[in-house]
Amino acid sequence: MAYEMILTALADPTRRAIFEDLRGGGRTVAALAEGRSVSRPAVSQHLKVLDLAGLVEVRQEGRSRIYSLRRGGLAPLRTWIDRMWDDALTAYAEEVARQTEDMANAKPGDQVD
Amino acid sequence: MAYEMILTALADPTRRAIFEDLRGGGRTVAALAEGRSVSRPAVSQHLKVLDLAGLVEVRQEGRSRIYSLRRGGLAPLRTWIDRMWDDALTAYAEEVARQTEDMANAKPGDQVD
DNA sequence: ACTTTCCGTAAGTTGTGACTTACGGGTAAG
DNA sequence: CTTACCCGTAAGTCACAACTTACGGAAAGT
Repeated sequence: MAYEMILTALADPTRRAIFEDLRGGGRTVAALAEGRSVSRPAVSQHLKVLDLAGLVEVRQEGRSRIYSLRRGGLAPLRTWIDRMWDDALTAYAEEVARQTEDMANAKPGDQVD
Repeated sequence: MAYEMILTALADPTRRAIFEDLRGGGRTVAALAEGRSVSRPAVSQHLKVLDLAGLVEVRQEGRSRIYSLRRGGLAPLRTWIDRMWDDALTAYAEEVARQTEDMANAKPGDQVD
């Protein structure tokens, strides 16, 4: 239920750039918007999506809100990838098994490449 | 250059469902389309995107094309996640260091929570 | 040769989401 | 209290991508 939102959130280039900018540490919305080609409200909307996906967290500090990476935010995505990886290996092994089985059932002397 | 395409490819629910279906082993386009709520050409277009992202591979077999998961296709995404993970830890450690430094510079007896 | 099957692509439609500007609510400063 | 700053949200615009149907090519069957 969570990795879908993460994938959707990280698919957009602007949003991904914002996310990657936060590697440098917590930043304000204005700081994230400056130097970028989009308006500040756009950045605010992107941050909302990243927040709902559990990728960032907010900390109020005076009149400015500091956004920073949320620890373990990418964990659900990583788990999904690992499971896909394992299943892919299993599927591949089964396919090999099927092929060798076919070869065993084949009459000796049949053409093989 | 590669993980961006992977994220874009996996963001779409239909395309992700097709990708996950391939965990069971190689399938034809018609087999992937049946039971789904989209037409066969739509599935074909999705498979093209997945192919460009390096996530699947095709094997011609008679008049049907068998699509299957490409081994290591998710590797670039996993690498990117790991790097983000490490950078997040570094950023967090630096932030903690900054805070403890501030506390050391503060006058003894200052309010702390 | 004709038909059927399996598929990719072209062309056109439509919903969605990434933007914009406008506005209003808080908080610090004067 | 007024001003200035930082920010979220509402409303509206617009491009794009996810679909559809229609078509054509390529391989196998009759």
